[in-house]
Amino acid sequence: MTSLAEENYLKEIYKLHEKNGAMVSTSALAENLKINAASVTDFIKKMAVKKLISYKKSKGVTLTDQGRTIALTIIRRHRLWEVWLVNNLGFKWHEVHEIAEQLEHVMSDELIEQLDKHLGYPKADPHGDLIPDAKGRFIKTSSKSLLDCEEGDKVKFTGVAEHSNSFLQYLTKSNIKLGDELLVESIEEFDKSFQVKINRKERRLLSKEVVKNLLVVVE
Amino acid sequence: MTSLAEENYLKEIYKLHEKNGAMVSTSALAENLKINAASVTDFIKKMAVKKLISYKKSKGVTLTDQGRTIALTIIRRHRLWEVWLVNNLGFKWHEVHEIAEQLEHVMSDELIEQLDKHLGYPKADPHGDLIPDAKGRFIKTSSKSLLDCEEGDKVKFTGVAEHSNSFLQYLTKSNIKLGDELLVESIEEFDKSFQVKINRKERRLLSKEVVKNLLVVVE
DNA sequence: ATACATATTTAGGCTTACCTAATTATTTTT
DNA sequence: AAAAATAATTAGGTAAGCCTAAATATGTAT
Repeated sequence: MTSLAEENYLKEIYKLHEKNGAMVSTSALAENLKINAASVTDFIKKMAVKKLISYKKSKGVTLTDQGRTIALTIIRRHRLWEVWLVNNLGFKWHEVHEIAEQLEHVMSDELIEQLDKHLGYPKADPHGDLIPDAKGRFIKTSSKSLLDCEEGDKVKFTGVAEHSNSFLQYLTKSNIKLGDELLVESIEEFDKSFQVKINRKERRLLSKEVVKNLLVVVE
Repeated sequence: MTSLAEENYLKEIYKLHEKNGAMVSTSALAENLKINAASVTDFIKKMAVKKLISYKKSKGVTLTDQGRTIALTIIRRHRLWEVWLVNNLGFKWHEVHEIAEQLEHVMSDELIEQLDKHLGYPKADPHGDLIPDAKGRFIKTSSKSLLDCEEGDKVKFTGVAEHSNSFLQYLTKSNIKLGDELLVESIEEFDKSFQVKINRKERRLLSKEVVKNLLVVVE
């Protein structure tokens, strides 16, 4: 049985590993979980005993197969709930994270499978993040940052690399939504800002900071 | 801020008060929450300090207005989730309690109001228990036990007074559902068993134990 | 290679929510 | 009303998860 705290650690270790690769440091975990580093050291030692992670003293941690499976289960639950909150309850994409953080810890495999079915087996959550299946497998996709595109590229906006409220609300305000077609009209060499045409209609200037966090697939 | 443990105590105190009236004893709470009586004494003292309950040493506890409001909020959440689980996810009425026990602690007023709206503002849960509104108010109804009916009475089955899996599954097996019309054809004086006609079709013999736990309204 | 800065761990504590065993109150039976 | 039974409380403890302060590693710059 994994506790709420363990679930949160596993999820965060998974995320940090995805982002930075290799071992996850005590301080990174502490910062992201908003828990004191000393407490983290303490806790990961116990998790290592339970074989949820493997821990190299002063080096960091990695997930064991068992730990990864649990982490993916939590991520699956979280993303399914987010889909439900947005599609069925009418929440906005920037409003669902905190609620899903709670719902993801509800323990019932049957519930999650029924929810998945009810939602029509969605492949991604409202931010474009992929939803692992019940066995923890992802479908593969080939999205990349819009920043890696060139002038003339025509792509589809499929996800965000930054989940902050302010970024999500900026996109909403700018009327940029998942699924939109983006045509890179020009790139300003000086500041890497992008001039894009959205859905063949509106033209918009996006800063490098914004462009970096838009994930796209080539059409 | 009320903790998960406090929410469970408040809910249980509310339920026991509904059932037995007056003060709720330490032992009743201990038994129903499956917590040692000594721990209960300890905990209710702290809850009394927080003004969630009023506590008379060795006598028992009652809810304060604040405590009752919170208890009703939890009960509201629980019952709304049960409606969702049955109506939208396809669970059976005997399968939803444990899941709702977890979902009821998810903290977001906005979530519950959206859920209520999504469900079409239901008045009762799948067992016929009334759902308090956001302010903790119930609509009034005049249901009574079928045991208090007489031969010739025609009533509607609107709720159960017993929520055990075995009772709920017995009713399912006997094809007796909320909303059914029950006609009391005869009552056996010796054992108070009832011969009833269901929806003007099937005739069935119900033991006193069953009859006692069927809640009905006179049509 | 040494000194400094940063990251990590160790040691000692705290709070919440539980427990058991012993004691004291209350209720029931005789 | 006293004895016996039951219920409630007190006292002392535990585990999970957190904390701060101090000690020790590790990494970086000179």
